[in-house]
Amino acid sequence: MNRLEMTLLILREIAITADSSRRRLREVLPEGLGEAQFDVLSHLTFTTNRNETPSDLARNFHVTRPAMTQTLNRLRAAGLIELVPAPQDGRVRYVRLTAAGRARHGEIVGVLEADIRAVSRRFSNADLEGLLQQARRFRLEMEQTAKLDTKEHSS
Amino acid sequence: MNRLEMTLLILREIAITADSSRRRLREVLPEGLGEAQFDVLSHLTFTTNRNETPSDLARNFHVTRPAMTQTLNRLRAAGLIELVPAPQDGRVRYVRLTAAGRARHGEIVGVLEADIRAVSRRFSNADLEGLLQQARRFRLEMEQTAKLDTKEHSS
DNA sequence: GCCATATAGTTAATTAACTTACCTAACTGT
DNA sequence: ACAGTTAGGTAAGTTAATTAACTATATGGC
Repeated sequence: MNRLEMTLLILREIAITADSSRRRLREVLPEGLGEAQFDVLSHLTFTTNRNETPSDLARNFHVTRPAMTQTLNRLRAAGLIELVPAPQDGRVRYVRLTAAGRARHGEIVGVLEADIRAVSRRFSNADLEGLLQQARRFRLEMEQTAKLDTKEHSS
Repeated sequence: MNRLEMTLLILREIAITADSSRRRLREVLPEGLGEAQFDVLSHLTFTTNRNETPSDLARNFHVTRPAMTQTLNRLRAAGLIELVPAPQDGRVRYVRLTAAGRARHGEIVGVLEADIRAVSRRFSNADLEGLLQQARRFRLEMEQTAKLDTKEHSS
């Protein structure tokens, strides 16, 4: 088996795993909270930057600004985030988690934690460290390649 | 960093990588051919079983049968697959790639191959083997856990 | 042989999460 | 001061899913 074939198989495993965890998330999400919204909630929970704008989030998630507008609208309608005006720049709004948003995220993560813990128990500390390191390296190389492609595309 | 945290980070890397490769696929797909359709095309290309039914495919991809009907309809409208009646059972149809379907898939994979090769070049043979093995193991443990959850759910 | 039930496939309506095209308001550099 | 850029949003359309309900065929027990 050559390197190309192995890389293809790695990508397949990654796709299946991502899909599987996505499916599990969907089972757990409460009525009215979509995946995209949960992703933003997670990001806001784990991010220390209090001054992220809708545009920042759109870039971060690789979606267009209207897509992020829609996601944020739903989160705001549910009372899980709020948009506060930026003092220096009249165009900009900062996205802030509300207490309800933080709580809601915590509930969902609480349910998922049991599953993740069950998986983690099957692996040694060293195996997890190795997999994390290699997976991260693989991801970075992918993104690097994608970046080159994008530049080619724009030329 | 404990095992739970590492597992979370691994899942994050996997999600980002899958998303990244998905995005690249979308760039490459020709007008009128969607992701779901490409996935089915790939499956049919790499599968030796000539007698797969729409239901089989729906199960395999973890989607409902109507979802698969829609995907197959589009592929059939594009002339990339055909549905042939099963001789023994008047209800079932077998899904078959057409020559055009095989060709179309080949073109797309041809474009993607350059990218995958670029990534694969950054890794040693041993690293790829290690990553593949660990990623597969991780996936299998995930699916096992998901299966247990499903059983709990149905009780 | 006949019926209850299950299975394969489909149709119709709805939804989430995107996209592109376009618009307005506000900032910025020369 | 005004041309161009940036932040944000609206409108309309697409893809890939879902659930509910329907038709047609097969099958197992009596």
